[in-house]
Amino acid sequence: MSQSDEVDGLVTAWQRERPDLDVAPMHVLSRVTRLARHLDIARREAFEAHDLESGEFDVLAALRRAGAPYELSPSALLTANLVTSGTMTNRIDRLEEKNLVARKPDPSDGRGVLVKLTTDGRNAVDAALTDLLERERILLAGISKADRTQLADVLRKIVLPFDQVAVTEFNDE
Amino acid sequence: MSQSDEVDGLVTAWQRERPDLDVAPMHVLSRVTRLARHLDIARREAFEAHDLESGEFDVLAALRRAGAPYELSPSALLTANLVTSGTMTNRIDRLEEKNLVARKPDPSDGRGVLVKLTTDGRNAVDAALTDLLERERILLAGISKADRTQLADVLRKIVLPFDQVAVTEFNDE
DNA sequence: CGGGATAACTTAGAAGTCCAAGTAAATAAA
DNA sequence: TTTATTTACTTGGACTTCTAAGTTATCCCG
Repeated sequence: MSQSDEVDGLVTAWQRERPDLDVAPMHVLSRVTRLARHLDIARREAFEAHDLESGEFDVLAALRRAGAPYELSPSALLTANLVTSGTMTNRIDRLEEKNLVARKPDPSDGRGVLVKLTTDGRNAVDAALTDLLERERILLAGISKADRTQLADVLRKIVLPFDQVAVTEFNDE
Repeated sequence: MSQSDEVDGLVTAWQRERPDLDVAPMHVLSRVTRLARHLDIARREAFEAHDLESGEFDVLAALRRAGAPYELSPSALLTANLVTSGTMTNRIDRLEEKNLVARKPDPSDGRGVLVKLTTDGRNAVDAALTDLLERERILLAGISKADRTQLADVLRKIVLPFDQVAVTEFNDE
């Protein structure tokens, strides 16, 4: 028999207090929320050594993933990161302050800006990602390959509708 | 063959840019983070109708789960909610302002305070929970019973070490 | 039974995010 | 061509959280 966690206790308490409700979804979704919180802490810890905030890493990572020449517009960055434009301006400001990215005018659009990873920025994001993956590996250490695959597959099924909404909206624009 | 989601694209991009790294953990953990974000939005939407912030709901929910007489100390609330003491003071202030909870001195400890759910508070949290569960049910609608159980079981395995650390620390105090 | 360590909050200040409004450039329409 | 609309980003103000320090009250030990 497997051990019970805090969510089991939570569900039990709700069942006692609200026997009229079906609280079964909590077994999945409360655990997702809790795991996400722990993961968030692990991310912060991994990035701290590189003097990066979580949000700053996300920006650098999007640029790094884009491949050479590591340039994206603020608009592209904010849709990739699911934050507002004001937030993205602030993040780029901070990263520019640290010399991890540089702004330059978009040659093809006078309103636009291109954000480019500096050499320092690329080194920082590469090092931070290595650390992050190391911690993520530890988090999943006790889980079998089969379980991981199954987990990823079911999570994909749950998340897919959201991604498709996003794509649809994008195509409609 | 199942459709691919945004995380599949993310992993592919990383593999192309960093072929030296094993980015497999992302298949699980990036999806957890993304699902948690969508879930967070669903929570906000569900609570909006009841004029509650997410954090405020969490406080009311902890009191409600505790059962009659729906009283807990701020300390108990902050460990249940994983927030700092300053944050809890603010949340209780706001909830008191809305007449959803009331502070009273702890008769058994002159330093302490007890936070008690008012009738309004109990009604609010009960209604908000009903709405939240409805939305959570929709999120999981496409997932079979077997998959949900499997998902909950694997997530429990991942989260359990964290809970046990917490319990251990608690017992050591 | 004092006095130092602890514990339970509260307060103050800094940081990050969001929403909404503002500026500037490009596009479309008349 | 000139005026209106849309797009791209920045700015300003409100809000929530956290960290750190402050205030009482309790506990523990000599």
